[in-house]
Amino acid sequence: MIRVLIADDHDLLREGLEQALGAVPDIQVLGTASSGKDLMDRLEEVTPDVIMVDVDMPEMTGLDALRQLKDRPPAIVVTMHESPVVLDQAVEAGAVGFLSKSTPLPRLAAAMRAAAAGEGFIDADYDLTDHMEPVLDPGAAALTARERELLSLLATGVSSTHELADKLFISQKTVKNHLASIYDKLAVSDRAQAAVEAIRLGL
Amino acid sequence: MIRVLIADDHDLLREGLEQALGAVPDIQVLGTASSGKDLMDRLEEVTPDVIMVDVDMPEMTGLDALRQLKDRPPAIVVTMHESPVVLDQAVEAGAVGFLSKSTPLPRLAAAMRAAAAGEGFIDADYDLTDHMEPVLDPGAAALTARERELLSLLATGVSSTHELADKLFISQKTVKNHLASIYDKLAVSDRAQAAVEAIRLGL
DNA sequence: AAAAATCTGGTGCTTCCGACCCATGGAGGC
DNA sequence: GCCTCCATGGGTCGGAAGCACCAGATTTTT
Repeated sequence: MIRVLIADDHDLLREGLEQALGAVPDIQVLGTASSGKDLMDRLEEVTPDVIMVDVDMPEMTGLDALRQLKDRPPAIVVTMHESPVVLDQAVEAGAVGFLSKSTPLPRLAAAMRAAAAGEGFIDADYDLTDHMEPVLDPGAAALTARERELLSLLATGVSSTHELADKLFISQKTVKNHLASIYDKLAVSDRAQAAVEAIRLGL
Repeated sequence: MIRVLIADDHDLLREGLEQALGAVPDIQVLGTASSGKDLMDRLEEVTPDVIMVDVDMPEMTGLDALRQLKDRPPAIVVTMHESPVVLDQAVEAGAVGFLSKSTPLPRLAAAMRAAAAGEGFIDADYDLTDHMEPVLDPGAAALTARERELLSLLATGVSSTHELADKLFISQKTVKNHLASIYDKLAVSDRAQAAVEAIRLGL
């Protein structure tokens, strides 16, 4: 019997999955969490064999929670952002599995069994090649920490050089330099496109 | 017994919901669809009492499917975009119910019962007031057809005045005029912010 | 220890964008 | 008929953004 914990901010998905996974013979849902913080709290109370974590959650991202958690059960990251960039970030955050939300449920169950057995499970079902060429360029998507920070701000609507510089405590020129290298890496040419990409990549 | 059809592109949500709703005594899941087109096809085969439709789906948007369907069962729109603009569009597309994906499952069941009984059901649980003031401004979010068209392009990464003008077959000056009025209505000041808003609003 | 990458900042230049002014023709409401 | 809104287009102008190239300090990697 594999004991799992589910972290997703959408009640409909969470409650639905709880029910559906509970119907699988060798899987038992120990509990659920609706945010990264919530997940961390729950892991103090229960110790599941596997945790399923959504990337996009309020309060704290699923990936952020994984990064902060030491000595936690193997984690399977589930997201609607089917992008190699998010996959990279998930792996970097210590995930052993990566699945799209469009993955059929049996596949999730299989991933959980694999994770519980100490194996990895990366979903290769969805097609990453059609709209991801620029990002797939070797090393291209490797945004630095500062670049990600800036891009995240951009994705939340902070668009002017001035504001960005203020929030990051750096000069406007440095903002422009970071932006230029972001444009280069994401294969875009202005802030609007960069913001669209950033959101699409789930930042 | 209320017979429902579920349209959502995420297998995990769809299969989970199917299972969970099937466990509700007075609800029976007749079938599922994974896109707007799929939904239209399924409605040729079965005639549920209520349909649950996700907004964001590949191939064809849930709202587009609703607009094209004549003589269909009452529809409950479910989305992760908790915004009055999306709500407006859902109502305009003929939805009788509107729910966030963060809504608890019993509430979805209640909405389905209400819809089957010929009543409406608008979710008022989530907080629209904290980050939506500008858009809530009376009439402010009332983008015109052309403005929406332009904004959609912007949200897909078409950012330069030149490209926008080409794709819409209008002069660059008209593009700028439309943009200016979009900025006004969305309370933003440049394309990057407009793009972020557009995506957040689910365009 | 050496090399590479990152973060920080600079100059100069050109292009683009956003703000504000306006006008015309058509569709729809009163 | 009149008035408002919408879509289309024009012009100007200051400031912002993007581009190219450069460079020192620190960190990370090799």
